[in-house]
Amino acid sequence: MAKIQGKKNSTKKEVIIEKASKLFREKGFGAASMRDLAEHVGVEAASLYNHIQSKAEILQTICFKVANEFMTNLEQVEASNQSTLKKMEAIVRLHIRMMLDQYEHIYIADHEWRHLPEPYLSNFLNQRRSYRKRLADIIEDGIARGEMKHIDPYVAVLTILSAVSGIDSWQRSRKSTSAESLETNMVKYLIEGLKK
Amino acid sequence: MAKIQGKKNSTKKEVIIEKASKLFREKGFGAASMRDLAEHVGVEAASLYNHIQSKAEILQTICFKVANEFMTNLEQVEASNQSTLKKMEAIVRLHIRMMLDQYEHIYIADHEWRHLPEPYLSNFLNQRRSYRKRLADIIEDGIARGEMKHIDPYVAVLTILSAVSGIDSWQRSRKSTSAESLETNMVKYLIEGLKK
DNA sequence: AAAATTGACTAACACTTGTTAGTGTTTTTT
DNA sequence: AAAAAACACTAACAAGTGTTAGTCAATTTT
Repeated sequence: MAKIQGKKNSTKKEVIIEKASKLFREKGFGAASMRDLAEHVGVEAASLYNHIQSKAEILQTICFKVANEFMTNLEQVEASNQSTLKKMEAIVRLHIRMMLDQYEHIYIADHEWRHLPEPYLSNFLNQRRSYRKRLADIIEDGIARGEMKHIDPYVAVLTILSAVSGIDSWQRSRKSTSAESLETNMVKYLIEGLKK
Repeated sequence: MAKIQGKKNSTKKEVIIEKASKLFREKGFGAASMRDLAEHVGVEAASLYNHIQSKAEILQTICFKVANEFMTNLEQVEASNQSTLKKMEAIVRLHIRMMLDQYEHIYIADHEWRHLPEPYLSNFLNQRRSYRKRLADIIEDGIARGEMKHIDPYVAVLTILSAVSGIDSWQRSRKSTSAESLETNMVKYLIEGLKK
């Protein structure tokens, strides 16, 4: 069997996905070509197919990896014994951190999921809907307990998720704002805004 | 000279841009083809070039139309004699409304600007940076006057713009939330969160 | 009515797309 | 050392890309 290649402990498949992430983000899934990708990997286009099955498979891998990561975390938070405000804070912090240190993947899951082929597309959207619903439930719970101000839970979730997923567009122009400062300020704004 | 065609008082060029907006949003600029567009317009692909100069020109038209609209509004707000909080509220409301009733265009200006050819790309990004800077200045002013809580103005701007620009992804799954309710709740969250 | 312009059409261009087949070399397993 | 698996290569495919050229009918301007 073939083993590990490329730098570090990464399979060639992992290298491909890593390079593809960058490319998909820069050019968009549709505009990024396999020959383009191959060049960045340092191989001919046809050789990619010794490691992957299709261009779409790369997208699937990225999107569901991200989705699963968020889902797993949500389950942990739901099972924990914190106040609803602390729960939301934990979620917001995770989103910000993931956005900062692996925003290539997250950007793609956020913006390029349209190009997923069925049935993956439906599957992905279901997971997404479910995730949002469960976040809204947490906020609804928080309102019922009197911890949060009276606000439409869905609107709050939309606001939070959108705000966080927009970090990337900021990144480049504001490297001066440190990651810590960004997280602190964003949490302050988004969580304080929920408090009663 | 040729006149008005299509329904309403719209030039065929306007019809093309309208159809293209929808297509670009659904499939992405790269994945939407001119033959695809032509079919939606009800014409052969080559005939499109009697009205436009290139595929990229359509994107330019859309992006700069949106950018100018926001810029114009910002100038009016800046020139007005309102408190900084009211200024921000006016801006947020405009963003939400534009998002709700012409989100095809705004979505494209938000997500497909990467495909603009130079020098339009640089031009667009400059306008964008300038817009954000001026919003941050308003908030900075608000903090200095003691109207707003102490928060990094850039982070606040990022949060607000990202939150608002994410409305579209919500639209389809939550038509039940009326436009008014959405606006009310979002303003409540985003503006109250700024207050001291 | 004549002239000019508009705007649709067909055909074609040069090129890029994702992907498969087949071959040969290197590396791993037996 | 022999057998097997992994993997990079070249060549090619069918289909799709944006766009141009050239033609002709309809409409508008003179």
